[in-house]
Amino acid sequence: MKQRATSFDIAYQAGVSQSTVSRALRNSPLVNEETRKRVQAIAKELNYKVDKNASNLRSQHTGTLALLLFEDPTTDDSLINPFFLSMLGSITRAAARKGYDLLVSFQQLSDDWHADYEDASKADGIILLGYGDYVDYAEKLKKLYEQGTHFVRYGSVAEDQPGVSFGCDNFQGGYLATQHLIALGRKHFAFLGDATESAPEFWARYQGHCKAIQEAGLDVRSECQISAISTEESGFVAGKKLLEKDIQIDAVMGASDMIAIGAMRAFQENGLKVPDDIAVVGFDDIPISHFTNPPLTTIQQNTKLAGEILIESLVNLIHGVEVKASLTPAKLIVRKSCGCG
Amino acid sequence: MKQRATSFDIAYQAGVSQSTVSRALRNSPLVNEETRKRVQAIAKELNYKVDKNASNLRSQHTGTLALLLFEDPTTDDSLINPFFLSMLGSITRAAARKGYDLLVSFQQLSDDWHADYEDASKADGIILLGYGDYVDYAEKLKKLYEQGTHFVRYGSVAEDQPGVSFGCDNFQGGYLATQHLIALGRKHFAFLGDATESAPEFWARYQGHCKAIQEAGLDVRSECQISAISTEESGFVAGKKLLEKDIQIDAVMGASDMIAIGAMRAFQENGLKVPDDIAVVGFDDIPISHFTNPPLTTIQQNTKLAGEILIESLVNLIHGVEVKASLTPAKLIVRKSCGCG
DNA sequence: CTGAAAGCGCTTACAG
DNA sequence: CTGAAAGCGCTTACAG
Repeated sequence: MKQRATSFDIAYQAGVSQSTVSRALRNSPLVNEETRKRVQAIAKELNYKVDKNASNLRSQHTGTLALLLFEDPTTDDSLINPFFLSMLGSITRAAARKGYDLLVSFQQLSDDWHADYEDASKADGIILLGYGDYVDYAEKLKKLYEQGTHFVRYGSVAEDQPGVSFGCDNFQGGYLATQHLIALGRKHFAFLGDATESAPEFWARYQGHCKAIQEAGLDVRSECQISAISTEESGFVAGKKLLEKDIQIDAVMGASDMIAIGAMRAFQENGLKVPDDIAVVGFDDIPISHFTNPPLTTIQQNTKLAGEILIESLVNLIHGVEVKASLTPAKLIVRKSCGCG
Repeated sequence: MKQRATSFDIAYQAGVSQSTVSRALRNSPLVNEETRKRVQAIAKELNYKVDKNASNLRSQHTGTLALLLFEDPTTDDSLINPFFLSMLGSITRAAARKGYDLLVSFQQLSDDWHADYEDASKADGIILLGYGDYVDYAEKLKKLYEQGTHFVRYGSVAEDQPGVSFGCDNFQGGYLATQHLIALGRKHFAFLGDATESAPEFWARYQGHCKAIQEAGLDVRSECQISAISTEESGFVAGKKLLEKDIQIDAVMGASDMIAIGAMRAFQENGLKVPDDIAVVGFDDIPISHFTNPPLTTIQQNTKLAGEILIESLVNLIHGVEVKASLTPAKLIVRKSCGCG
């Protein structure tokens, strides 16, 4: 392997000082047009690339952003929540467009991640992605915030959270989905998914769900909310539990697509027809929901927009620009699982 | 934001030299047990983290690996090939286990990526991931290799490729899938997917497919191989084209799951029943294939194993250990789209 | 517009 | 086992 060229090599060849090389390479207006061209030509010829470690060390910033992806502790080793994967894609793209590199790391909620990334000066800022808002998590957020770490997160958006949060309008999503069911004549609802403060996104979806039911003059039956985390298996189990209760149900909202898909399997295994006997809506619009049987009507989170907002806000934060939390709109995607399309 | 502590701060508090601090923190055997404990305690208290830029600059390695994900140029902006996403997950995990960070970057084949990552000393090595093996790509590989860059790639494994490649045993996969169709009594085959040298993975799958047909004493009909890239839409179009040919077909192999899924849609739209009228197999075992209607029988690429091998090999390469190309086995996953399961 | 010099925060010979 | 010193390759005041 050939030795890499340094700015001194270029300086020598160009007959200028190393400082001038450094300036020329970064298109400093201070440097003579002609000198700059000459220097850049030589740099290209020598296949020179600035040493990021050196430049970062000196200038005290890194040009990279860290994405910390928290996984639900119960998630099996091989399967990452498909929704995160799609966020990951859009975040990576948005970061690239802004000229930042992206360091990706999967974290277990239990890890002592504690600002490791920015502290280790590996990143200028951090993006936090992950369901839930466990007590533990909130505490760490606070610590991050107090340390002055630049970070944004995607998930639930609440008043009292430290730092800047973005998320889908979960309440609106739950409301829209349920309104859709109501418009199709459904009357007896169930909601599958945790509706507690440790799962604030699901909770907001549930609130929207309840509001739509109440507005329609129908009853919210608390026994029809059954806990589940965002996996197919958990949705399946919740679906079974619902059936065991033996109460009248003609429409089910899953707190996520994975839950809805699992529930559909439970219903179909029990001989129920979706949507004829029971309508099902999901939430997320993961790619799989196109292909389920029947295709799943769901609420889309605009991951592309979210990725862009996240990156843009984080970059602003890094540059000292103030940034406010915001919600991206939820959009109903009508397919077949509710009986209309 | 508080100023970060440096090794000098620790040295001062511990009453030792900065060199000793550096050694103690890295668990050097040279340093006294007691001194080490004291230094580490102080470091912890000060919430000290080594500055990676400084340590990397000095020691000339980075502790990070770069994953360059090449996208099919035709792929729409919002949808990343689900198979890559799953590789990404497993690679990230494997890298973390080895103590490396992962820098992720999506590349267009047209970009001048040209070793930017290692050259910019952002990474100790590079993982290349992406379908296809375009002429352009091969040339860049060669350049990387000549520069002494450490890299591994996942995809097709061929003799004449520069660098070390890993991949699924695509030939075996095509063979197994087709054997399965034959065992179920199918006799009239088609293959959907590019079978050219610019898509060597698909090509190998096609070869395996043909071999199984020939071994069964059946005919390979060249008009039954129809080009498609790995998207649902392309598979749909290829499926339509196949039907237009109006030749007898009772079994179709898609070169990838996305192609197979698109083809199923084409068949079903034309009133054909899958698997009764026409059996369909895919390749990849992406999560979606569980949920299609009918669920897709397919060939699984072991992404978890592949991610581990990729990382392990790259780390070995970085440490000067020789590494050989290898194939991970293909595994038939029987679901319903072939009429048995 | 350019150059000489300092220094970012570490690691690692070198000397003891 | 420990310390003083050099130096990784840049960027950036400072001086001209």
